[in-house]
Amino acid sequence: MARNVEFDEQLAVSKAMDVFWKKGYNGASTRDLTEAMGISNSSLYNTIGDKHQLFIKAIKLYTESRMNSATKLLQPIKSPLKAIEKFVNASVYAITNEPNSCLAIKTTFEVAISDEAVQRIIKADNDFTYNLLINLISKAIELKEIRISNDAEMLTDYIINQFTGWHESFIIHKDKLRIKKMAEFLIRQISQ
Amino acid sequence: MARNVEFDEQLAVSKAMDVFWKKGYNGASTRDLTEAMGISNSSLYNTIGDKHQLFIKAIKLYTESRMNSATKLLQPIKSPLKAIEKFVNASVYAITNEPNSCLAIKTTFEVAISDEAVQRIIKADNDFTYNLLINLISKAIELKEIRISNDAEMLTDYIINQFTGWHESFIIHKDKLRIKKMAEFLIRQISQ
DNA sequence: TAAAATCTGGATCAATCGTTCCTTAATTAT
DNA sequence: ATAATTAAGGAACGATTGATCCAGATTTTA
Repeated sequence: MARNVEFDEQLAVSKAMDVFWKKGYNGASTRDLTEAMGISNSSLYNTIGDKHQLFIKAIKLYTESRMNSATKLLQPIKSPLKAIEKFVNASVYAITNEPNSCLAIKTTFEVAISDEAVQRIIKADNDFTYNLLINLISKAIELKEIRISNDAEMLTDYIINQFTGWHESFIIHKDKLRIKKMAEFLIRQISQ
Repeated sequence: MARNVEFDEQLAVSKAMDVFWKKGYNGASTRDLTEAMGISNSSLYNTIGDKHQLFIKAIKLYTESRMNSATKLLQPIKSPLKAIEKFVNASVYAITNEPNSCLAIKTTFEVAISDEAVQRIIKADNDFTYNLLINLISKAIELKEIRISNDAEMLTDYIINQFTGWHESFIIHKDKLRIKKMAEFLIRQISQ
């Protein structure tokens, strides 16, 4: 009984995600966004909503696709410790090859501090990684692959929160080797 | 032969710093800034310059006062390892008590990626802390207070880059204990 | 094929943005 | 005291912001 939406919403949100990733939330204008998405203002407001709702969809897309990648990456690995190593090394690769750093981290520091809805999405992403990792670490402790500490919760926090600083270091120094050395040291520590 | 500047520039920049700290660079308008600074547009543009120049002065003030604090804090401590511990614990205190997180980190992720002048200031701040810490770590290695690694450069990077993730964790979870546990673990590791 | 529904492009909105300008106030050298 | 100079206050600038609206295009149902 009516006309259909012409554009692919998933694709359009993904284009918007790229703009937010590069320019930040406040740095991206609705004109930047609709131009990259290849749609008009009315299509944006009819189908997706306002700038904030678009941002929510963009960071959900970002975090959800990261969760899928992480799950797929670690699925086939038998040894929990090897899986943790793989996760750390995949993070190093992302940190040292992504030209615009990490959208989730940028969003945490620019938006999440003063925006509860955004903070919930960031927290959900963080909790997912936390659960993924604590599962591996608990098993590794059981199997005595990890002996450095029995406190799986602390160890999970400790490992997860390395990556943000490595991102910062790479932004400032653009030196892959520095990141790789820190990662090697971390792995050596938890493997000892 | 002329009228003098009435306002205290240092104080005004410090008020602007608070606004940038809370709202970010793009989130702070010149009206927000001049209102907080208690001056008019013309005073801002005559004496300090445009928004970007004000931001430069604000983050310089932030980083320079942090450098002074750190130097004063660690000056009286004899043992290099104890000084490192003090630095870590002071960072934990700041992370868990500062309502608006860290202006330098927020600036790194919001602005420094795409703004060279800002990036240089952030890098200078980072280099200062790096030099402060590598000095302590090198001495601690010499004195065999630190035995976990002889690579002072890597160890300095490794320690410095913990704090950013701890900030992120505190924004997301607002849980002081989690930060304290990670800090205790880090200190235990480098002291072992 | 006509009518109902809704999507699209783009003009347009008021509000706000960073910045400039103009008038007036203050200060100092002569 | 007067002239010269610069600061301050705030109105105002054009540009851009996020958002709305409307005319026309497209689709579906009857």
